[in-house]
Amino acid sequence: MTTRRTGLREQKKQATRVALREAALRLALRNGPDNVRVDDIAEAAGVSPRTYNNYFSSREQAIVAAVTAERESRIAAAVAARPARVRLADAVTEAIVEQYTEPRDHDELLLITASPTLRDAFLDAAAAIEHPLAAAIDQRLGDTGAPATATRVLAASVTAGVRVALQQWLQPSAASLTTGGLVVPAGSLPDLLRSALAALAPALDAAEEQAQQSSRH
Amino acid sequence: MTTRRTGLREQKKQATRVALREAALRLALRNGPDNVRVDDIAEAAGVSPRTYNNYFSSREQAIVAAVTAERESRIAAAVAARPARVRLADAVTEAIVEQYTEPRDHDELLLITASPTLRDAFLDAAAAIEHPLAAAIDQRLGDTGAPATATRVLAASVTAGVRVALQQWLQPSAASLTTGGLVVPAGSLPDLLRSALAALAPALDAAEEQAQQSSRH
DNA sequence: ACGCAAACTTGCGTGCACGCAATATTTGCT
DNA sequence: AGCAAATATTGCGTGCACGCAAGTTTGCGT
Repeated sequence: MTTRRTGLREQKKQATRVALREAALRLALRNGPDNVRVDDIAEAAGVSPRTYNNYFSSREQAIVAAVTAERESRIAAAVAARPARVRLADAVTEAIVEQYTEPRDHDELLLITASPTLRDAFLDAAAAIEHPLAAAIDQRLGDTGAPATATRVLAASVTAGVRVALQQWLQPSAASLTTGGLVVPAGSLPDLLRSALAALAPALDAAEEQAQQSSRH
Repeated sequence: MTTRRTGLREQKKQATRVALREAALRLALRNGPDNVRVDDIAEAAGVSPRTYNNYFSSREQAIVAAVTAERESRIAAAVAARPARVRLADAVTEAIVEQYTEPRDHDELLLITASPTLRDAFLDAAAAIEHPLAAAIDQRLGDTGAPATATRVLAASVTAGVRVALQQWLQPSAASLTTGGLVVPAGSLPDLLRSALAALAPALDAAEEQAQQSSRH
C-alpha cells in the first residue's frame, strides 16, 4: 500500500534505482566525486548510460540519493506519527530534527562537503521534503484533501528553513570578518535546525489555531 | 554608488548583458521559445557563444532575465522605502505586490507560460529576491549587519511563498477533478501573493516584536 | 495459453554548460 | 605616455541531459 502499482515491474525498477545510486556512491568514494562519469555509474549498475538519465536527471543526483535515501517519506511519516495534541510547530520541528540526526556514516558527508557541486545537489535534494510535508501538515489540520494555499506556503517555508540550516551547517566556517560582530555560523545540525525553524513557529501556531476554530462548528 | 567598481569596464559588461538578454527575448518572441539556440543569441548580441555562458548559466536564463530585469533590487528598495512604522509583514507584502503588479507586457508573459522549461526558469529567477530581501528585512529590524538566522529564514520563507503564488498563477488551470472539492487555483496575481504571504505574517510579526523588545534597552 | 497494449530500455543525434589556456582589453601607477 | 597587473573574451575539448524512434519486456484480458 505504500508504493501502489503492479508487482514485478515496479520491483525491478526499484532494484535498478538502488543499484544505480549505490554504484554512484561507491565510485564517488573510490575515485573522488569529480572523477566519476555517468557512463561509469551506468556500467557499474549494468544498464545503458541512457537509462541512467531515465532515473536521475543529473550526475550528482544519484550520489546524494544514496545518502539521502528516502528521507522525504520518513519525515512525513514522522510528522504524522506525533500525537495529535502536540503543537504542529513542535511536531514538524522534532520530526525533521529526528530524521537528520540519525547516525549517518560520516564518510559520505565528508564526500558531499568536498565538492561544491555535490553540496548544491544535496541542498536541492532536501527540497524534496516539501510535498510530503505539505500532505502531512494538511492531514494534521483540516485534512481537506486539497491542500490549501496556507498549507503549501507553510510546507515551502519549512523546507526553506531547513535549507538555510543546512547551508549554515555546510558553510566552510568562514571565521569572523572585518564587520566586527562574530557571525557564529558553525554549530550542531540539530541546534541549527531548531533555531531556524523556531522563526516559523508563530506562523505554524496561527495556522493551527485557525484550523481548530473552523473545525469546532 | 549602486554598483560600485570602476567605470568603463563595468559599463561594457552591463551593455553586453543587456544586449544578450534583449536579443534572447527578441528571438524567442520571433521564433518561439524552443527554436532559439544559444549560438543564435550570442551571434545576435555580437559575442562568442562561450561568452554567453559567462553571463548566463542556462539558455533560458537570458530570456527570463529580459522580463524579470532588476526586480530583485527594486523589491528590496521598495521594502526599505516604506515608513518605519508600518508592520514588517505589510511592508514586505505590499512591496512585493507592487513590483509584480506593474504593467508588464503581456506578450512576454504568454511566452513564458508557453514552455515548461521557461516556467521553471522564471520560478528560479524569482528566487533571486531572497538575498536582497534578507538585507532589507535585516535593516528594518535591528540592522545587525550580520543577518541573523531568523532573518535569513524569514527571507527564504517569503521567497518560498512568492514561488507558491507564482506556481498557482502559472498553473494550467486544471479544473475540478474527481476529488469533488474544487481547488480554485486561478485568480489574480496580487490576490494570490497576498493570501500566500498572509500565512507568514505571524512569523514576521513575532520577529518584529522581538527586535523591538531587544532594542528598547 | 495467447496475444495485444502498455511500459521500460537502448542507441543515436543535438544542443548545452563549463574548465582550461591563450589572447585581447582595461586599469592604475609612475 | 608607457608598462605591468588585473580582468574579459574566445576557441577548444569533454561530459552531460534529453527528445525521438526503434526494439524489448511485462501485464492483463479472454
